[in-house]
Amino acid sequence: MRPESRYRQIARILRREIHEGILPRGGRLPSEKQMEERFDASRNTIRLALGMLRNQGLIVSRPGRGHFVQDVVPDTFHANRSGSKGLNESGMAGQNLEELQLLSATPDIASRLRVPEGAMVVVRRMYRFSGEISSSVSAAYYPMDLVQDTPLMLPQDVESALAVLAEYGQRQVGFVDELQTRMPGPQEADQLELPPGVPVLVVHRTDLSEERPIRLVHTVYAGHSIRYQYEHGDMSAYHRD
Amino acid sequence: MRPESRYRQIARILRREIHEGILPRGGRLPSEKQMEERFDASRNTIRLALGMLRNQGLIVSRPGRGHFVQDVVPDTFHANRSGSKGLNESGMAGQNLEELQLLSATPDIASRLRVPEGAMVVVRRMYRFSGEISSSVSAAYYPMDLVQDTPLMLPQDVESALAVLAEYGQRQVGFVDELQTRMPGPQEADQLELPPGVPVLVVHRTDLSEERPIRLVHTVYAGHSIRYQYEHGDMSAYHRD
DNA sequence: CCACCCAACTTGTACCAACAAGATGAGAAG
DNA sequence: CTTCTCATCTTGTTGGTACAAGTTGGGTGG
Repeated sequence: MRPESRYRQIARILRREIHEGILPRGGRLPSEKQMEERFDASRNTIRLALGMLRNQGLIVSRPGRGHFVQDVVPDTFHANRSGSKGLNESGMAGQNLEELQLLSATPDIASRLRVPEGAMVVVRRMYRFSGEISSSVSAAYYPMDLVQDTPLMLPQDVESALAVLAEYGQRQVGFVDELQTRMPGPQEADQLELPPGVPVLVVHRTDLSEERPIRLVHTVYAGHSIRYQYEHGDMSAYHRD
Repeated sequence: MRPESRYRQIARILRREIHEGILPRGGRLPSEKQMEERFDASRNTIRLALGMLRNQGLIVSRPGRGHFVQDVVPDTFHANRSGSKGLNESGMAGQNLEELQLLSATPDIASRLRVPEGAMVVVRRMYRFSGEISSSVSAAYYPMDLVQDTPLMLPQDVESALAVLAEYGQRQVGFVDELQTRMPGPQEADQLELPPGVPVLVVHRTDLSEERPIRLVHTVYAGHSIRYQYEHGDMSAYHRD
């Protein structure tokens, strides 16, 4: 049995102090130099410990300022209330169309939309924000033949894309969600302004009419600011107070 | 505009080689000494780059062996097929009862089960594995008054807990799932044998009868080995081939 | 032929030094 | 009083060294 390494000990101690509230959320940790003395370890070792906590999403580090206890409370996303909207609370929420694009379906997109590989699809990229921070980026893929001659071909926001599709004869009657989690790539970390140690929640939603898939939405959420909620069956006992 | 730091450059180069398949999945990276020469950087800098990739879940490191490209393909969990089972494929899957315990409800558990804070609840902890690796750990919480005098009070596996509850008058008619992602704590990383850089998917499922919540299941999945799938509404267009 | 040991490789931990760069507040200058 | 500068504190980056510990394969000795 080998002893726990020094930096892991230090990380464990700090982790405990965070969980117990000795170091309050949003509060600043002692500087690295102060910790050198407190733990009688070199700065490198201290930084190894802090790096662990950072990669566990417990602290964020700001150059020149210090290390701070992470302090983000997640919003709840209600997956099966009202097809398009969802984020609640926290004023200043909204979403914007970022870009409209045409491309030919990759194997993954094609299989989900049930169109031939290489078929043309319309992509509408958007980002959603709540308050200051953007909380998700998403892309919606439509089979070209469905959206031809609809407002969805125009580079402007639409009230409800599903309502538009319904007007043109394809009403959404169900969906399949596929959820996955992983660490963000550098590009995603940048877009979502994610500090190290925060994973992303990836959601693939396939919207369906009675006949066929009509839309694929690929959304990447910042993991520390989202709770995804699903309801199934008879919920009366839950919402009763 | 400040230049990209050396170790980030190196990480970016290696990341690209991994994504392009130049470094195949499961394959071994050059040793740190070799990379020192290739990138003309100190071992410290190389290790910073490798640490980044490790914390992004792209590589795993084995002392004495080397650094390897991560190679795990996720299973799909079908959330609303058959109440209890779910994991498919990959032979040797199963689950075992780990521990049975009585405790008084914490505020969080109490509010989800709609019981008074401090009320007694029965906890059944279990782990699920597929093949060699354990893929999730979970704990099911039952209000004490529901499971008294049922097999769920006994420390042995039961075929279907929901079937037992139905026998005793509380049939499940719906559920609420709440999904969340975060980095694992050290204890979770240990139980699930998670390498650094792999987040967990946390699912709180509240099962409901027509009258009240009858069970709360808290499950922690290894993020790199799980896809959570959810279906809603009319799915015929999706399963039609 | 087999078992053991050890040299040589690997990554992990820990230390030191130095400089860069972001942030802040005190104090000088207007 | 207001504004600017700068000393000083902070974290970030990069270099170095040394030793510990896990792994492997070859060679030695039985």
